[in-house]
Amino acid sequence: MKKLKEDIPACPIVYTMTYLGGKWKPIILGRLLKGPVRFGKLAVQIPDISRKILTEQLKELEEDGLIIRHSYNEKPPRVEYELSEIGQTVIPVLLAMTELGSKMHEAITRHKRVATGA
Amino acid sequence: MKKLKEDIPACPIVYTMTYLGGKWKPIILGRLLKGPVRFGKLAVQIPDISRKILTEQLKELEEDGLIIRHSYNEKPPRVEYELSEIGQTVIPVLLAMTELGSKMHEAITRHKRVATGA
DNA sequence: ATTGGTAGTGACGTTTATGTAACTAAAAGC
DNA sequence: GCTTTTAGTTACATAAACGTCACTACCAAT
Repeated sequence: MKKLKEDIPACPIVYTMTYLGGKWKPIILGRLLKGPVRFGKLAVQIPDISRKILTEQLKELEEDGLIIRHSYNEKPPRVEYELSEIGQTVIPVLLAMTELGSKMHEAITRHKRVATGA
Repeated sequence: MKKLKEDIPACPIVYTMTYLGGKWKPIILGRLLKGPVRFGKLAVQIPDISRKILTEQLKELEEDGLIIRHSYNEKPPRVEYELSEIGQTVIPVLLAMTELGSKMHEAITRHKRVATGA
């Protein structure tokens, strides 16, 4: 999502969205909740993301200071990503979103049944 | 954001994003936290959204069952939007995002100062 | 008859986000 | 010296999201 960044906008929610917006960032961060993960492992755990996009998103998250990239000078290369201290502050949002996801799935399924008369 | 909808995906977070994704939905919902608001008032309170996009986003939120549209049969027209019961379940996410927005703004400002050596 | 106010819609164009396919480097194992 | 492995990059193409501008309908007041 395009950045507004420097100014905190009218609504801090929009500001948050500039960091978490997009299809993949929340799920990537979700994978890092339990500690450092290698690039290749992320790619496997999130099968529908292309490696190119994964690289890009990780780079943005790193530039935004939410994650830390550890590159070990080995061959073949080994690179690990982990939540930074700032990145830890997204955890409550991720948890709330997780909770919401489940509730919505249940509620909206019901809503649809009603709406369609099924 | 494009929908995955029917199946709850590997990560409920992604599922949540299909409902809250995009630049405007969270801020629109944020405006409805305190009760029903008219279309025109939303447009004024969120000055940077075009009325067309506002209409579209409201329609999607309504289709997703998150908000309710009340159209009073008056001339000139009066239309009000409010959070549905399902919509209320986003409140914790909005609050967590609000909190995060403030924390991030402060933290990332500091991060940037460090990163640029200023 | 013209203007003002409300909540839109439709055609069209731009920007942002995401995707695919082909390619690189450098060491290790055969 | 050919292949495998990892973490990428580059060029290119498509899809999704967002935007502008012009327009509608209806009634009331001027």
